[in-house]
Amino acid sequence: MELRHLRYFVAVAEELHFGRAAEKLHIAQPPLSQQIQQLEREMGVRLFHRANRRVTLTAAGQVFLDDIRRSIAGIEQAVQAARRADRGEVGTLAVGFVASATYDILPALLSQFRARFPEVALSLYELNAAEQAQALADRRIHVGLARPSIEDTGLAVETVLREPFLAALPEAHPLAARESLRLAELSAEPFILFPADPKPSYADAVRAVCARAGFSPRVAQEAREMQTALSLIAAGLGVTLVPASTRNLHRRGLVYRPLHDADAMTELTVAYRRDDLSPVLPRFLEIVREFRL
Amino acid sequence: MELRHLRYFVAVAEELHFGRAAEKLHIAQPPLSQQIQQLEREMGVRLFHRANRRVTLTAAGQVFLDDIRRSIAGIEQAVQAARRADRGEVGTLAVGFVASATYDILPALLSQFRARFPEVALSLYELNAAEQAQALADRRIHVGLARPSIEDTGLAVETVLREPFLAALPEAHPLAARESLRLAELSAEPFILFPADPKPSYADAVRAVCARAGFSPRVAQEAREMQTALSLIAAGLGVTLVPASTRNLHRRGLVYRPLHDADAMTELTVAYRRDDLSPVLPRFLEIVREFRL
DNA sequence: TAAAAATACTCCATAGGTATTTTAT
DNA sequence: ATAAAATACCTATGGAGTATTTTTA
Repeated sequence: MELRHLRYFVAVAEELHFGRAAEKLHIAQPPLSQQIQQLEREMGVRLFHRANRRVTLTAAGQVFLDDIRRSIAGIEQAVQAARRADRGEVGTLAVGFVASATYDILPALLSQFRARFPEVALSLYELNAAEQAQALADRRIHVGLARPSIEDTGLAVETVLREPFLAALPEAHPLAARESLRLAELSAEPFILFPADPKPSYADAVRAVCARAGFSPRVAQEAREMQTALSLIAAGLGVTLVPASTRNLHRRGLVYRPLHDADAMTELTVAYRRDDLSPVLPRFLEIVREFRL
Repeated sequence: MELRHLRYFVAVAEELHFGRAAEKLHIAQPPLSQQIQQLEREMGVRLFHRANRRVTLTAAGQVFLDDIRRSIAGIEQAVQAARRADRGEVGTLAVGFVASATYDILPALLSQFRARFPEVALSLYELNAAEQAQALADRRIHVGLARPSIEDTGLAVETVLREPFLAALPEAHPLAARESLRLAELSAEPFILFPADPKPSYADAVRAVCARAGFSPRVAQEAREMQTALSLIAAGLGVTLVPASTRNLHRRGLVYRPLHDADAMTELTVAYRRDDLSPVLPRFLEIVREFRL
């Protein structure tokens, strides 16, 4: 049995006339009769009454018609679904991101993606850079958004956003009175930093820019969460550097001040496996690149 | 696109190896590769990654596989359903019956049919013989169970059951004291009869057996419903003749007595259109004939 | 080097065409 | 007599076979 038989059956069932059905199918009438006979023989069931010079469906034919129409429609839909999946319009995408991406770019990025590809199911995981590298290797996530770029052959890394560092200061701090300041002016301040341990860490990036400004920050306190760090700073326990997009995170007793240092920049990067074949990935990267412009 | 393509696709998707899939399909590997390529070309979608010396499904292929498995199963089920319909095991059957069939044969017949063909939807209509004739002609019912046989070329009529008439008497009636009686003994009694009007009527059958016993029944009262008739008799207003199967219908103040008259018989018949092509009809008649034995 | 898919080509089975017959009104 | 499906027979497309090449681990 082939789809041909089923398509021909439906045509005859619709026309109830072999001649007209053949015409509609762009074939001659005899081969149509033959194919229907072949189908009936294979099924062991008469599908049409051919009596009284008129063709009618048998009870079995009626039942078969209903079912087969559905099946044929199902196949057509399956083809459409596969095409959509191929274009990356349906499917799943698992995204890892660091907390600092949460305050600005990530919500905008995801809402744009959702709007453009509503049939893609996004799975979101807050992971630090090291965890993202592992999750990418394990294929648990397709893309990772992290601040210190993940280094790995096999992974492609693109810059999403380059933004300046800001100094986060207690409102009561003397430097808070200034419009802007030089990073070196913070050299004597106690720093609230994040754990340096899971290897490519945000703390490393902060240390790097400080080093370029000629000092090594003195760590007064470590905080795992950005929220915690900001609370400590608002309480006057120290200062830190945050990406400019964190500016959206207002907190009483806390101010952000731009730095004169042109090279005090931080990069948010997107990483993905070079061998990732998910058709959704290029769609996501397209949108990421639009944000970079 | 033909079912062949889909079957081949499923085989390759299951084996993830063209050689083994071809073996399973009892064809050589090259034509299998060709058919899959042809399918991919027609769909405009890559279904398999053929890299790294191993075959894997693309995202689109994964989606397609799920859908197509369902569609193929749907076609197989459609064939099964058509075969069952052809054997009369699924479908619908509309049955007309007279009230007097209700007391004995009809429940047994229907429960037997239901047990044997649970997937046939039965539609039941209580209709008198004249209404059944019309309903058969209008194709509103497939079979009619009636007591006076319906006469009509185009209709086949078979006897379901030949049963004796019984006399239905008030308990207080002198003849009720007897074990049995001759029909002629009722010649002077007032009769409760049913309307003679819709032409082939039960009343006609009663008049006919009375005529053979040498008298014409005097009608004291007409009743449309058997139940009403029996109530009137129990109240002492008259007597009547009922089919033996009505014996199951007990009522205070009412007794049934057999008749000596060997020819005081009534027939329940089944009528159906000779040109009825419903595969369910023969299944129903089979069971009717089992009851006749 | 070996395993596996793709390509090249050959062949024949069969879908589809034309001509005709059968059937029923 | 006519309309419509079935049958008979022929043609040629394309599915499947064999042999070979390409590819990559």
